[in-house]
Amino acid sequence: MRLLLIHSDYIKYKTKSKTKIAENIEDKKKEMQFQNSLVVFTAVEEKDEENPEELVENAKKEIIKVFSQVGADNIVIYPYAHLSSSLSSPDRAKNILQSMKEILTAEGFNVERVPFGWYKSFEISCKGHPLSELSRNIQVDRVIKEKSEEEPSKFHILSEGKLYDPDTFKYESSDLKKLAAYELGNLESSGEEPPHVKIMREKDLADYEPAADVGHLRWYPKGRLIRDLLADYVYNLVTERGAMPVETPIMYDLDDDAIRVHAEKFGERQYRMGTKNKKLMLRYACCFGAFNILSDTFLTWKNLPLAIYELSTYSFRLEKRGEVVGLKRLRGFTMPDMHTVCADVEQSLQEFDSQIDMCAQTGVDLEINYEAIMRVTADFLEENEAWVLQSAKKVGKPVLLEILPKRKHYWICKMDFAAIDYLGRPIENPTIQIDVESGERFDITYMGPDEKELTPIIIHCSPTGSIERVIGSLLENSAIKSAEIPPMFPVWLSPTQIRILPIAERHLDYSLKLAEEFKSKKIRVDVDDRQETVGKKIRTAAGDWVPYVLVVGDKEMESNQVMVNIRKTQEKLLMDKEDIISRIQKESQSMPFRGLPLSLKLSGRVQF
RNA sequence: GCCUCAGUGGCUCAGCCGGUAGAGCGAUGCCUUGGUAAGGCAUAGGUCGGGGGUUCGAAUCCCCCCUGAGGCUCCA
Repeated sequence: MRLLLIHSDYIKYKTKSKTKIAENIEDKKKEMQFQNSLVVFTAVEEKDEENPEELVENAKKEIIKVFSQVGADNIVIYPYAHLSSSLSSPDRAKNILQSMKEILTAEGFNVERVPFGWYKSFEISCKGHPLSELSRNIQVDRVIKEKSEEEPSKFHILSEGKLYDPDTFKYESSDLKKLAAYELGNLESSGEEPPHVKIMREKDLADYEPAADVGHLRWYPKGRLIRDLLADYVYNLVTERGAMPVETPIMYDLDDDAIRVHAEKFGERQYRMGTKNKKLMLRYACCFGAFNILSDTFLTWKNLPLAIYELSTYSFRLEKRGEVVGLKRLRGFTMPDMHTVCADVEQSLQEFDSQIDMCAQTGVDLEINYEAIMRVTADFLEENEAWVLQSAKKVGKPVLLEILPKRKHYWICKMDFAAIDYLGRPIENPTIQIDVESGERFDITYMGPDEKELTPIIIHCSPTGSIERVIGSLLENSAIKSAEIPPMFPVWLSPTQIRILPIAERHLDYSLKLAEEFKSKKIRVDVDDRQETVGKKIRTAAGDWVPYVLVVGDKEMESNQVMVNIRKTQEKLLMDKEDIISRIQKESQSMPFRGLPLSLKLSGRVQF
């Protein structure tokens, strides 16, 4: 907020005509005059909207300070937009100016507020003494959360329906032990860079985009392919369970009350933007669009549970700069987000159970080990203890249980699944949350069996977590396992599934024919037609993590068999073409397929 | 955002108590037509992250900024 304070002998003003944003005023306010007044020309700025109460309080103190120094009789608050180039919305400005008047009046001052939104003529006589002209920039000090006042959560390990102390529990899974150590703040850090950052660049998957903001990536064809396959995978997974795909905008109007309240809970981490007349935020999840669809849809109890799904390409979070790293924490990311409307808590618990199964399945399909944390409020646990114990069992191994003494957020129960990275730190992937606030806030209702309007419970679920984190986890996994087995993607995600290496130029035509055959069987295949030695080509294929490498020479051209290097097992086998096709088909069974978005011949490729 | 460290050809790095840049990989060309993790020779490619300063002279010393990494803090 910008203030220009003038100690005046008199000020008089006269309203001329209304602007679009003019407030309605009584006739006597159309023309007024004040003697010996401190005139406070005021511009309310955009950033002032974040914490208006404290702002008004700070402005009050400053005005009183000047007022008492100059010895005026009146305070005149005069809206004056020209003091700032980034103004708040007119509505909010009016409210803030009115609050200033009220709070100063309550302190016993004579305060007048000049009408807002009118073209006015005014005449002022400045006293001209040293303190008669002052400007002030009123700011709100960042509110520091009194963390110590909050009662801390309690952590347990929940195994076979019994609670154990995480410090003394005998862990079978070292990953769970690491997760517990991290959550309890006992993890000592090694100070290294997570290996996936280097790998994502080396493998031409993705890189930082220097011309964007920090934490926004460019994706190269291989990375894009993996993203698309993962997107297809989640799409199939949720639509098979009955979720309906939708797509919603990436930006929302902050003048919408529900949006603003929901957004304010997220605090500093939003991207804000605007047009001439609107202040907008970029979405940090699909909630806004999903809730507005659900709010505008007529639902009855027979429809429930009902799920809509969106892949948010992109969601935006203004994460702190020092925290943005690789694929693990980004400012622009892709999140599969499903919202399920449930009639009541009971139905939400049934649905939650089935979503646990779905999330656990993604760990199997993606070949990532997840460890689970169940987080509940104390009240929720008390009312649903049997359910909590039974649901935790569905994970199939011990889980970490956090009990929050009070509900802090919109959820009463959530389950997070985390992969553990090379450095032993969790990457939070799938999540399920029971939301008891948003139904009401976004005016989502359904008609109950007795024709009464009811407010549902909503479950948020991301079956895999962000696509970028999934890829990050896969790369971390490969780094962890690389001591024992050669690093690679699951076959269905491998950009190249089969690479054919012709030994000499005379084997090229046959190799290309072979490639066409594989291609027609929905296998991603390429041919290393470069003028290099077999040794060199083998090395390149290994660097590209190709799961099956076929060497084609004179012998192969005379038979139906090919010499296959199998990356996973390090075997070198003579196989029939049909066998290798069925082997890959079996490994990729029921997983999505997309063709190779790169030239078939390696000689035609570019390096990114 | 704060603290610490770093930024040199497309990539990985050397040079850094000042004397105006060097290697390997990759790329390109030629030779080699090869049977399982780098065949040989040659060539091109850098205003040393950006700006300012000190100096006869700065990749090298000083200041500011940008970018990256780690830590702190945070993750509804």
